[in-house]
Amino acid sequence: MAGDEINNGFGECGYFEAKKSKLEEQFAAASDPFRKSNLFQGISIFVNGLTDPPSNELKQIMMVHGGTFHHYERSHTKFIIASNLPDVKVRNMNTSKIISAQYIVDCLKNKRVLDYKPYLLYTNQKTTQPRLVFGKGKNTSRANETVAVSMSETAPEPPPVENDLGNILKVLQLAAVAATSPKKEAADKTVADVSTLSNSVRTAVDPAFLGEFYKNSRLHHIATLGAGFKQYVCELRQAHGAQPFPKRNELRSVLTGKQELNADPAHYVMHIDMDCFFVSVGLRSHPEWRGLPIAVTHSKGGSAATDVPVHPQSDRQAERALFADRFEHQLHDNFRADKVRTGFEKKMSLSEIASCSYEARAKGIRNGMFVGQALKLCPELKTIPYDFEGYKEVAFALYDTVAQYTLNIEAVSCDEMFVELTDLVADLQVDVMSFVAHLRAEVRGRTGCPCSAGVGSNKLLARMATKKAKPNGQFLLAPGIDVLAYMAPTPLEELPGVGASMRHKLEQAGLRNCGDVQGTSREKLETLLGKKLALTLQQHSRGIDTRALVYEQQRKSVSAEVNYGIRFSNASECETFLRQLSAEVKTRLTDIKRKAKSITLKVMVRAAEAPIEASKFMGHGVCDTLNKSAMLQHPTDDVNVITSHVLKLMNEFDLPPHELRGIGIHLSRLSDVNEVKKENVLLQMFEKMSEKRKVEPTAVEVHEEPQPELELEQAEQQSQDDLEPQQPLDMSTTNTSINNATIDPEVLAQLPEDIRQEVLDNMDEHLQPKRSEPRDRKRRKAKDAARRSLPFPSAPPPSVKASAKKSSNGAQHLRQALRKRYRGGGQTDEIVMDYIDKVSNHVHPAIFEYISRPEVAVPQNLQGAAAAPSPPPPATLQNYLLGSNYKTMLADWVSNQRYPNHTDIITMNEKLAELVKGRYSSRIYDIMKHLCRLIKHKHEDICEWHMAYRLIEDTVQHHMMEFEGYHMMLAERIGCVMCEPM
DNA sequence: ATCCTCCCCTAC
DNA sequence: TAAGGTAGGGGAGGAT
Repeated sequence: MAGDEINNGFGECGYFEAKKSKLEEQFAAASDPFRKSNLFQGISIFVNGLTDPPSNELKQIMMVHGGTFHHYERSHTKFIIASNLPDVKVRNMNTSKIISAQYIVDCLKNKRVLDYKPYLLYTNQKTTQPRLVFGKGKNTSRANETVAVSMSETAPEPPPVENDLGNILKVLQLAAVAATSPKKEAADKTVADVSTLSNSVRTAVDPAFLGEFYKNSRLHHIATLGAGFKQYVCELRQAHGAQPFPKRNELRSVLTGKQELNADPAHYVMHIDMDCFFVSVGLRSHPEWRGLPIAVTHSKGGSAATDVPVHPQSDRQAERALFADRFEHQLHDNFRADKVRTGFEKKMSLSEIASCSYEARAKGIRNGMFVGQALKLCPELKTIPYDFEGYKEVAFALYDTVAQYTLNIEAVSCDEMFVELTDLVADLQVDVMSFVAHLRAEVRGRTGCPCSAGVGSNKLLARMATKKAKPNGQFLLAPGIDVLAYMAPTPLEELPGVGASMRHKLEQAGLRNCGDVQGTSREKLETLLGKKLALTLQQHSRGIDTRALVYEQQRKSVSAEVNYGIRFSNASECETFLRQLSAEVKTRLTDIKRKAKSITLKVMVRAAEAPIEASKFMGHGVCDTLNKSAMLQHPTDDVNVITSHVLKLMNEFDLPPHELRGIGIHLSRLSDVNEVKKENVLLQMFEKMSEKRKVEPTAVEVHEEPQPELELEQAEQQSQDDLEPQQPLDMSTTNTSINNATIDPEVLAQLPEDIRQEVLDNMDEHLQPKRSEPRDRKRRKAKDAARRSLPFPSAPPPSVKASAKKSSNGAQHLRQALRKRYRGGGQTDEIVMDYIDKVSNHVHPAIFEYISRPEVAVPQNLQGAAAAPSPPPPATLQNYLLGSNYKTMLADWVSNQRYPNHTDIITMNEKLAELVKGRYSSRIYDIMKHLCRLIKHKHEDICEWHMAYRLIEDTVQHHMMEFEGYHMMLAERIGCVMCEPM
């Protein structure tokens, strides 16, 4: 939908904002039929808890008026809308943007963005300046400081500041949670509410958990920043085109003196990497701490880290033994085995160190170590908090600095890249390392952070050189050296791609360093590692690396995973979270404008031997990991499709919800949104129906009536191939059939009773030519009622009749011709026949002519193998709108699309216009009535649909007026208080 | 042979 | 307390 922002972790950065020019935005707004204003442009909200108006209405307001609605709180979320929050929760939040929902309402009322300050829910702010707090020293307890609220919109929001009272409350809460351990299934609302409240944002049960988690997860930030910079390089390259780099000239004059004409045509690849990135960024504002052992971690260190609360159901000794065994004997990971052995003593902090200074490394501290263990190695270790905004800022500075000179950059991560220097050096006629020195100085100047760079003739050697260069240095692996000899003593684990597992395998075979591998036959390596890995290892051990730099990287998969804080007490909590996570991956998928064909659900389950509760607070403990995937027949980016598959996969695992410790959703086999040929879901659906009929031309599946609540169970009974909720309008894949087409039971279940009945009736009509009496009566009654409310008889008005009569000979002729064609092709098609019959009775000359063109009247795929490839005929839809099961199709369309597809609306308009011209007034009436009811009863109230309906209605009325000279009196109105025109 | 699918491994 | 994510490469083994 328009209004969604680019979300690659770069939401606030000026680059993308600037890139999306005003013009573009205006265009987007103008082309969006639902957009009413740009009132809330640039404003994003997250709704926490119950509000008035409720969350979904606020969402609609935001979307319709150009704002952004965040499904969870992100760092750049402008406002949090809430009514009131549990006190404890508030203490852990930055309250300077928590406002009442009335703000949105009032802005709308006044048609302008108002000052939000009067709407702040919490005015008694505590300090929100992290550096200030940080500067005061580590463990000083702070009472609630009342400081003027920082209204700076640009200032990044700091991590919340803890205070003693907050901690006490939290401990009390934890005890309360432990005391009320989930015994009975908490299906009823009160219990669920209680658990939500008492868990605060601790577990995934809390609606705000996902946001809170992602806000604080270092690994999430590392990953998304990395992906973001890969994208950034792409964008820079595309924006830059073939322009020159003016900065090079500047450099020319600075560096001319150092020019050393290099005769050899060496190939130069630079690898540049920030030194202990997170620490360096953290130290920008505290240069006086340079030289001290520093670690970046969530834990506050000191005594706070050696006396952490212990969950009554955890057992550190047992868990340590289990972990140690797994790491040592299964994964052969000495570092991690050692980490749990020495870092798991009771009461030591199990918070991990994201980054540590070289002074800390000198004491044996490593990234990834537990704080407790690190403190044992170095009691004076100073811990500093994360500064995710700072990392982004510095990373941009790094990339922008390099990008001044060349865009032949392969982004590796937010703080690391490969740069092709060959051309640059040739252009500048400077010594490579002089350029590197200059660049590093500039990076240091702009970021305040040191970096190291290595240069070699390929990526591998550049990386090796960087290792030599660190910290804060540079190194050239001279092109002339004996690479073989140089590599020989290098331990194998220093090669990229060699980790714990491979190191172990090679060690078992007596191979420890590159020299060992150099002298090993390829055959031996292949039996050990497989073909490709053997080749790479052998080449790498010889300093050979054939990988080219990749400047524009295409994403191949998208995922969202949470293995922290997963504690469900019942299936519905689990389902709620799965829905949230599905929405999250969907967002990530659409952000990169792609669709996925494969969905994988990954779960971590508590290992049978593991203690009930993990030692690490909200950690996953010792777990088994399971994967299950579903292959879709067509790429999708529909959240409902993703969700239903995810729920189904989870159901198939059949795991007790309270044993889950981690959940991940992976989408792969991506394709470009634009590559997915038919955006038009309606047309696509009709096409598929035809395909299906082609496959099973005569089979009529008879099914029992589906029960409404069968969502997963019924889906489960189907084979993978048959189930296809991602293509909701594809009736071929579902198990309730209408003729040869079928309807998704899920869709059916979602329908309101009366409409479902109608759909079923409609089906019966086809399944049993001799219809069951009661249903038929009911149906007729409805029809009669509709007729009575019509401003004119539902039979074609005289004029239509006249024209039909006039052309009746022609119609007869056409009907025969068409029948012949179908019979000739050896296929009978009930729906098409039905259509032919109907059409020939009512046909208007214009339509008549239209459908007389054979390639239009007869869908290609029904014409047999000889059919020429061409786009689906425009009349296909009309055929079906006139067909007898149009209701099913409308139902599928409305039920399965969260938001109406733009092109579908246009198609509807076009086809309805044709019906107007064909004077199918009664059918138009029925279509409009049915569509309106479907939209009104749509399981979730979505104003986009309301507006879509009005748009369609307006168009129909416009054509009615033009063609017939009057408006049609329609039976139903949307009547939505939110979006109804004044 | 070549592909696909389900993992495992690695890196940041 | 603590925030244990995410993407890509490739091997094993089976299907085509």
